[in-house]
Amino acid sequence: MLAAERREHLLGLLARTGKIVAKDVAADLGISEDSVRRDLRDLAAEGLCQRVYGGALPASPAVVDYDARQAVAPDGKRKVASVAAALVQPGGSVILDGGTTALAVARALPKDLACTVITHSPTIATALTDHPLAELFLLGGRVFKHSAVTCGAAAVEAAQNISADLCLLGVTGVHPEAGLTTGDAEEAAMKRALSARAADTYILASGEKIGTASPYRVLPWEKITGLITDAEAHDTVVEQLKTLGVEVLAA
Amino acid sequence: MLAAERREHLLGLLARTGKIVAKDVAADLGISEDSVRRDLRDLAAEGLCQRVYGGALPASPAVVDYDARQAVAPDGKRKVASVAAALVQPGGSVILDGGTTALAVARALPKDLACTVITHSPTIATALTDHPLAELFLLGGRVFKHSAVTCGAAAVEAAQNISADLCLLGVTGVHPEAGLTTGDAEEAAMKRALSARAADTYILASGEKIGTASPYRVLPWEKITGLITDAEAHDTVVEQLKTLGVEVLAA
DNA sequence: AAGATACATGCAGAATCGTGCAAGAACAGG
DNA sequence: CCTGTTCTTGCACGATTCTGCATGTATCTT
Repeated sequence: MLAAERREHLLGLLARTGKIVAKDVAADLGISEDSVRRDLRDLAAEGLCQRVYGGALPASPAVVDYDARQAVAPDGKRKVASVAAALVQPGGSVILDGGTTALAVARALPKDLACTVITHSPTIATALTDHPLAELFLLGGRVFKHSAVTCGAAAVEAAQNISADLCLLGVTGVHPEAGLTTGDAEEAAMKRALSARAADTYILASGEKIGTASPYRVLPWEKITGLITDAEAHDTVVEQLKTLGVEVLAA
Repeated sequence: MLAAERREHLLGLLARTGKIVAKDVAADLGISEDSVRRDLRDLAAEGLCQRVYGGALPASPAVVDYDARQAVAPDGKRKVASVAAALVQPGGSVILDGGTTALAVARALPKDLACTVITHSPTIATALTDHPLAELFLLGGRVFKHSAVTCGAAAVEAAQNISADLCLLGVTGVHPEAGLTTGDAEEAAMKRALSARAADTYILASGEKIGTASPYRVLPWEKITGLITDAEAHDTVVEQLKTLGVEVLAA
């Protein structure tokens, strides 16, 4: 029994039965109560459940399965996503790029936040379908399968007809000299088109992207408003970026 | 044991059992744990699984069980879908509507069929992302959440720029007098726009839709090429439709 | 108030991880 | 056919993480 698996099990149990009794679970799974308690403590710290004497209860009946899904994103991406989601103002509009980090942002949007989300990713559109308040606009075009977003002339043209307060872009490389880069020329062009339609552009860059570069440049540093990353604030690359005048939001 | 083969094995195991324990796999395959760990690290970097202490879990449990649920599409829908998928010619183009039956069609498209699929459903676009040969075009617009498709002026306009050999439409009601109907006016308009862009239009109608009607009319009988259904060939309603000149393909 | 139960914390042993390294296989070029 | 290069694989080692137990404390029950 993997530790992570155990946590999933606990969340599942919580969602299904609405409560967890530490003693019973320990007996069922054949592990010590200490482990169960430790897990519950961790989950409670992440806001995924409410710790009570003897076990745990759902954090808030409505948000459990939403948060449970969010728990599947790697920690770094989740942190970045949660900071990014906080940039979206009530009633505001956001252009959301494709990719796993952007998907995490979509999932991190509070259920009580009324906003407009514009995206070229069918995956993100699907994920936001069950958001109660978000207005959704999908940019059509030819679907690039390897990244599951629409690109190309039609998509860029579609982007010309919209505008937004904020644009959240994913990239595959963040490098002081190379700038913001990605692995496909079409995608890079699409990202530029999206960025151009928003007042502010922030880059979503989980730690592993920092200091790396890919073949195609998306944007130079001057064109973006800031960078959201979970990399150490004193990482050498991050320091370099700051001296370039890039606003770095730590996740 | 080839490296690629090993990776396949890991993914298969993950899909079947829902988890991977590095130690066990290493023992089973007679290779070092290091190799397994390396593979898992790579797979995780590609987003194909989630690395956890001791092994790995599916990338997104939520997606997995979503797919599992979809896989168990009711028998009727699957039959209808398979007949519909057979109408798509190699090298041809098809406009695919949204809805669960259309999704089943997408899944039923042979992996070795090269064709162009045009859709206004992000769900279907996502489902076809892993189809090796299908060219995919997504019609953008405002996303109607309750049915997860794009509708409205922008979507209709986007539809004007495409055309196809075949259009496969889902509806909620198939009635001899009321015609083909659905529950939303915007959706009905969108379906009309799609149908107008294809040489032939077939209706996907699993048995339970036959003989029922919804508020908004999509198309009159004259405008469609045929109806695909799993209802009994001698069903009274089906007989009536035939006398109206509707071509009925039995699934 | 007293006993029982659950809890947090510290600790030690065990399991797992990442990294560097070297041996071997696969491969390209001469 | 030989040689240098690259890639893969398994091993060693230090670092990290996990787990169960012991201990003292907090909370519940009667």
